[in-house]
Amino acid sequence: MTENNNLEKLVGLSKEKGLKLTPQRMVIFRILSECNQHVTVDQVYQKASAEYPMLSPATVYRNMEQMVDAGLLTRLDLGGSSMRYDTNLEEHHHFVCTECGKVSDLYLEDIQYKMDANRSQLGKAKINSLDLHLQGTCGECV
Amino acid sequence: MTENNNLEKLVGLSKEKGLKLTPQRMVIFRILSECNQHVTVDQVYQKASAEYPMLSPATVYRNMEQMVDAGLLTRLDLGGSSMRYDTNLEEHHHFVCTECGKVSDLYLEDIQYKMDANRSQLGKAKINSLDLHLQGTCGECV
DNA sequence: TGAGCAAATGCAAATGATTCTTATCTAGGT
DNA sequence: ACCTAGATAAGAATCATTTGCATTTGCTCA
Ligand SMILES: [Mn+2]
Ligand SMILES: [Mn+2]
Ligand SMILES: [Zn+2]
Ligand SMILES: [Zn+2]
Repeated sequence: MTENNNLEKLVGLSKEKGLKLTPQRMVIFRILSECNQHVTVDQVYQKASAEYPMLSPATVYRNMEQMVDAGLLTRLDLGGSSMRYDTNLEEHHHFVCTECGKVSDLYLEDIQYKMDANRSQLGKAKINSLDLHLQGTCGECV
Repeated sequence: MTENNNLEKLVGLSKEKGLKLTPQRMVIFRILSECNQHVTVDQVYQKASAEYPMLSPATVYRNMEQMVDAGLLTRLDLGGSSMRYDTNLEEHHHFVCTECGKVSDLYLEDIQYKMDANRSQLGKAKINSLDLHLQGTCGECV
């Protein structure tokens, strides 16, 4: 299944990056490959510590950051109180439901182009990242 | 001048909203009408406490939030460590320079329209706020 | 004008996410 | 089996923001 592939991919990539395969890292990897995308550190920590009680939150924080550095995850600032991490590495944007908190992916191919048209306002500034914060009520919460 | 107009407007509106004209509130109003937009609470607190030394940070936090509730300010989450507050109430977006931290306003009239075209992905979800998060290097930092 | 009351304030302690410190441990190579 | 760089647990530290509470103060109305 997809989960196993994801897990194997994570293990493989982490080996490449020189990350040691510690049991706590394995638990985190597995949780990530089973979880939905857009998790918070705390969500991962809760699940992981259930099966590995002596796990420290700092370890999860550290591991998630390392994975971002290694390119296995993307860090998302969706405006909430805590950061989220995305296993979907494709270029995309997000919609956050203010009722239930659900995060939906959005693929907006022409936003970049649209921006270019308005770039004049920025003079010689160079845009490095463009990301859209959409909030509202999702289909189930309407 | 513009500053005085802004100050008068703030005083007038706050009266309408039933906010008492305390000296600390007056200082905060004046600072806001003189400062550039996109200030942090701390920036306001620094300036304000210079002329009103017994001022408490909590008071500034509370006042800024009240002004947001009263529609005199907009709260901006620009991704930095602290919130920013905008005295510009027009619909607009922001570009943040990652070098110097400068925040520039951007007016993108057709983003909304462009979004509508892509709304299909969201099903019956209702978008309440759309805001664009742009980062890069500003004209002076290139 | 002044009493009364809700609103506002200052202070300090609480919060919550994240990071840092430090002593201890261990995975993986030799 | 042994060594060592890297990893961990535990908890202290940080930092922005919020909150509880005792006290003060604008403002309204008699
Ligand atoms: Mn995503
Ligand atoms: Mn602005
Ligand atoms: Zn929802
Ligand atoms: Zn700059």
